[in-house]
Amino acid sequence: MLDAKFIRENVDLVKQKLDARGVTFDLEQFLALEKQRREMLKETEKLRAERNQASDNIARMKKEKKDVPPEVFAALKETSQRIKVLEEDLKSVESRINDCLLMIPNLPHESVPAGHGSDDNPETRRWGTPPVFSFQPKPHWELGTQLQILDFDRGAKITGARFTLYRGAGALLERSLINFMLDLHTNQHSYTEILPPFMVNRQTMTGTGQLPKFEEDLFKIEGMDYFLIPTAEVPVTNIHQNEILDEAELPLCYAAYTPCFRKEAGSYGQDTRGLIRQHQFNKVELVKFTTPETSYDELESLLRNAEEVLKRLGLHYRVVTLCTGDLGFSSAKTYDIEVWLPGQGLFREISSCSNFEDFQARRASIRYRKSENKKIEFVHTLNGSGLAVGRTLVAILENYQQEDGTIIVPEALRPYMGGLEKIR
RNA sequence: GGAGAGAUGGCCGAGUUGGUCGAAGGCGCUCGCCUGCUAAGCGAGUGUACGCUCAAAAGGCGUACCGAGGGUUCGAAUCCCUCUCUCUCCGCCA
Repeated sequence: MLDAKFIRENVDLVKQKLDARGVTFDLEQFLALEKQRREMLKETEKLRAERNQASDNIARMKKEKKDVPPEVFAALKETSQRIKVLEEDLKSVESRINDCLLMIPNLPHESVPAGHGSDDNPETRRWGTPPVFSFQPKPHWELGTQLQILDFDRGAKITGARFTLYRGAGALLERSLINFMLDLHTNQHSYTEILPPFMVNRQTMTGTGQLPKFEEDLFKIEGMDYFLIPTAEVPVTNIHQNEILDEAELPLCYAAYTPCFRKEAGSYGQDTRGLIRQHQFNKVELVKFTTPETSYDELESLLRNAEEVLKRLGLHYRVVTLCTGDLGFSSAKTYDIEVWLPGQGLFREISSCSNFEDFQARRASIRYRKSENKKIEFVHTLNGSGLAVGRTLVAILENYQQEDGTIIVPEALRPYMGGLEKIR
């Protein structure tokens, strides 16, 4: 959420930045409401001050055992009625303003390249080389089905479309990847491991920006105001909602494995084959809380931490910087890591690393006290996948496939798989 | 699910015949003094948000906030109702 005062004082800048996103937003209406709010607030506060003063007078008179004339009470009663009416009107204006603020996306950082969509995302770097095959590489759904480690039909039978059953070495590989990623980030990159609840309440979903705008993407629990998390970002970022942290403890770095649940509404017909777009998938997420001064450096290191997973697995990838038109709702800057999938002959997103600046912190009220002058400010929040586990498994199957349909297990994973060298 | 207790500032904790209560006291923190250093000790200070004022900062003024929402009242941390959460006991359960 943006600061109402900031919008008020930087209307042109905000307009221009939203424009770069390709978002049209009626700022005039917002500004009119803001103006109205301040006028009503002034009026209400003036009346309340009057009433408070008169009440103090009554208290004083009673203390001195003087009689209070009844007309004083009558007049005050009327003032109180007026205050009540004004308060109600004010509340309704405030809630309309808040509704507005919750629907305005974050402003892109100045370093974000201009563009309209994913075709305009510049490539930032590339690592490794694509594997060379002496045969036609297969997509992972064929490999997984032949090896009987992925069962799409039974997943669909048990639940429905976009659910998959992992079996044998497939289940083990998924579990090994989770452990490998968590170990890397906690031991080598000093993140603290978190295992959060997989369901959260409405306030938490609002804190990170999924609500109110994207409710149709979420699975809602029947009969309760709880939702299944679409990413660990949600519970982990909200760990510190309504808290004031000390600058000395920043940056706080957390790594969390969770399953993620997404309705994928509006993606009908896309990626219907294989593991790419599931309603339930596993992800290891990295989350940071930093000072505003360091957040962009921390974004770079978070991105490097995520890349390290792919390097150790020997998977070819590239990093792209999302342009203004492709940026997510809450993000000020985002890098995507895309892994090479030879079976499909394309790069596919496997991680998304973002700096939200104070956008989420303001929504969730996550602040810190500066060491220097004890002033309280919003923290910056960041997160990135480190990595999407299902898609990593896809990349391993497709990149490490052999002509006979078997899969070489990357060396880094073998200790996690009981020394298994090949899935056959 | 049944019965009871509770929720106050960064933390702990006082505060029910409703009235100068933003709230005692302590811890922590900041500054100063003292001390060879540290600790201890002494003194002073120390909430947040919003609005107005101010060129800006500082400051000043005002309003709100004692789990959340509503009610009673001229006036609510204090009385009433609803909800949420925490704790204790009982039941059920991996």
